[in-house]
Amino acid sequence: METRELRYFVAVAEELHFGRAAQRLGITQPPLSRAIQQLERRLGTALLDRTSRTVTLTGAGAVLLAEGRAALGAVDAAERRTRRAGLSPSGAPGLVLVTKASASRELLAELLDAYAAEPGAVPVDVILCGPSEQERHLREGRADVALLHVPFDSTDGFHTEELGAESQVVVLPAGHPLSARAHVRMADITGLPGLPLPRWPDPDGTYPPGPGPEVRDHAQLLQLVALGRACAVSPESCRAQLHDDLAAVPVLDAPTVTTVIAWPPHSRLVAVADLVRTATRLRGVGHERR
Amino acid sequence: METRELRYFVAVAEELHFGRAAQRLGITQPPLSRAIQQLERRLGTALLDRTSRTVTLTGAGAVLLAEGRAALGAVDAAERRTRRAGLSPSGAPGLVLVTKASASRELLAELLDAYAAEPGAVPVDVILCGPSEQERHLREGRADVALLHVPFDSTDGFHTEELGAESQVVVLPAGHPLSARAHVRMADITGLPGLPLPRWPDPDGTYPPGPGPEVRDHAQLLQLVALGRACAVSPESCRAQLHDDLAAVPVLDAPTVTTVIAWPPHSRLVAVADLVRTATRLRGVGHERR
DNA sequence: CCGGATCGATACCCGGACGGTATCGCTGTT
DNA sequence: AACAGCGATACCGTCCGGGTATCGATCCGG
Repeated sequence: METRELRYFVAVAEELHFGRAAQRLGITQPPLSRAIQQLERRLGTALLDRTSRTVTLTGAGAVLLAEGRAALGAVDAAERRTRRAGLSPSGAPGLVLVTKASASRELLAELLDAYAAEPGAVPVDVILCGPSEQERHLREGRADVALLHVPFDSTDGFHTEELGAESQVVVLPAGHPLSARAHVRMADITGLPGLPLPRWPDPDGTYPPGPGPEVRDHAQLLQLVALGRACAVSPESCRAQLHDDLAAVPVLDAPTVTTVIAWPPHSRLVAVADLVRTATRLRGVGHERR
Repeated sequence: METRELRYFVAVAEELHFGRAAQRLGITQPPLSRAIQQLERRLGTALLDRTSRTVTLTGAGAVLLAEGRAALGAVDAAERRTRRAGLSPSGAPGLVLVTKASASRELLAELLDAYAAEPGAVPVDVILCGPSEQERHLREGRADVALLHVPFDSTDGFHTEELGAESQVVVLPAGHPLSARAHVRMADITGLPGLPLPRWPDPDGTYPPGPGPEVRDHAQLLQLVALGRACAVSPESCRAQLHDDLAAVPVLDAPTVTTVIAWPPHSRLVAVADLVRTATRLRGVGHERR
């Protein structure tokens, strides 16, 4: 199976419309129809049910859509990582680390400093992005290593090392009645009148239905809390980023957030191994301090 | 990047010889040379250093070899899983489960029975293979789910659920002096005169150097032990498979072996989810019994 | 030091695959 | 019933991938 065929199929499967898919692919509709037919013939199975009005996925088509997306991601990753490796002729390509914009600045700075002091350290570029984009960056080869936050992020398909755990706090407008409390429970803050929990985008960029404002990043979220339009449950390290118009109260029964360092399983880059080793050493130190 | 180019490159990178690679690919050498040149031009980086006598990988080439193998595996997996999904027009393709031939027969039988009793269960084919082949089966789409044994098998890149843990025993010829002991330690059995630990193949099929006979599967291993040519450290469940010409003695400080059920992260098959749910339910029951 | 062997690169040719235009046939709509 | 929307089919040109022949460089035996 060629990646071209896969790209074509994924486009049609996502659009469920040959014309639009062809437009998206920058070709015309007839070759696209033929390519899909040929793919079906070679796989020996129907992928799409098409009447002259509608196109729907068959069971096999749904499988190929899921698997094909993953496969295309892997091919793109191979290409990107190879390009990046080729840029530095020294054979020591710089690392790209991706993490949330809202992540603990302290941990990251500590890690980067410690790694930079290692013998054989290479330059590290940092990408900051919204939640649920890190995985994609890692999977598609735009990044070599990520700091993820379990259980918010999924570590599916990556190697991980746990770096630290922290409990969570609820972030409230400074004057809110609950802000005087020493601690609260989840039941105290779900369904607070006028202060719903926000909705985060799904990996595909759409928002689940429900009450609460849509947010893309942590800064937006804090803005909304300050405006009295939402409340937020966040790892306690976010306290460092709060102004005095916001208050944070520990939530006793919120799930513990674990920061992990994650990297793709095929990575043979020594720099990744070095960075992970540095991170796990820091973890030991950090634990003693806490 | 097209899969054809990737296959070509991987072949050359593995053979480090254009002629042999071309032969393996079923084409002649000139188009292969051109294809690699074109790939290098498009990626903007050299992948191979070639004199007219030798071919070696560049740094970027090594990256592309590792990443490209993974990507090709993902494409093959997509194709195989789609084919399999298409075979059963009911939309309920049978599951393929892969495990070691030496795995606990009891656990597997229990799992298959329990799953078969579920509503909506589909037929399950079982593949038994040697160690370190399961991963490949799962990664390349020949199987949907696997029973792996940590730390022998790697769970890199898969979803897993822990199913049970067991300690290990050393398997010895029945008459051996140590076989009378109630338990031993690793130090007692490494370097036993005439009874070395065997060597298992690496994932690429080659054997690490060192003393000890080469073995491919558990049956071979037990045969060698019975012949007095080796000893073996195995999970205690293997006792069920021992004849009276073999003795098993608990090893106090051998690593605990954990049986996990593993499946690829993109799997959206309900049957996989059902099977995993059945397995974790069984685990609960099993724990109570132990 | 020379001639042959080995191996990758180049030159050139051919066939097929891929993409484009025009058109058909079916279906749901007004 | 006429029309519009959509996928399939027919047909054609072009470019790309593969084949054969050959070159140029390097290593090796005598």
